[in-house]
Amino acid sequence: MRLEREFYTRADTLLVARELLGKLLVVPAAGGERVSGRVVETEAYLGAGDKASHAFGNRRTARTETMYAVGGTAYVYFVYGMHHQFNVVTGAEGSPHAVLVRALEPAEGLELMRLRRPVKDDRALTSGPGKLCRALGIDRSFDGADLTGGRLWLEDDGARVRPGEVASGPRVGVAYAGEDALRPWRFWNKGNPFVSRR
DNA sequence: CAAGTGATTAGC
DNA sequence: CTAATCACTTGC
Repeated sequence: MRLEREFYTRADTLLVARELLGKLLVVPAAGGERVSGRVVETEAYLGAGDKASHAFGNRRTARTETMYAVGGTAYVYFVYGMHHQFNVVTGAEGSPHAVLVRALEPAEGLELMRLRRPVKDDRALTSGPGKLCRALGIDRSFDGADLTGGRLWLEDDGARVRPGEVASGPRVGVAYAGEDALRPWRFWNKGNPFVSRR
């Protein structure tokens, strides 16, 4: 079942980041074929008060504008000249919180993923934020897309992640964020081989 | 370990 | 306008 607006608009972004683990991210291919992966790693970005967030201090620019949209909107941006990053906007409209999806366990459409990302080992297919965007075909044309609409979405297929299987720790690549760099706002499935390596 | 790549941003 | 930076990946 597709996640609905109410899942995303809750005020507790850390809770949404944890509950996103185990959900299926689905991006249908041009032919309609389902290409999907199960979320195994996320990071929460807590808006205006979070030094690591693009929206720190309520910064509003052309890029960050999407973060101010209502929960359940896709925030996709481009970094390092070659990689896209897929985020889920959370909370109410005007509150720039978001959750970065850092890694997936491939579920459907593996052949297409291997075509888009020729790697020796399937573990390298979606085990990183840039990798999974490439494998699922997510680019900036998805920025601002409605996750309760039709181009891409997250769904609950009944799989459950027990609290004991969830680990948390500092976020990756945010050393510039001072004391916020140490906050344990990264969540992952303990022992899952598709979690990005560090 | 460092290069690569180009959008984005802050600072003139 | 210019220069620095960047929520990364890959290959040496």
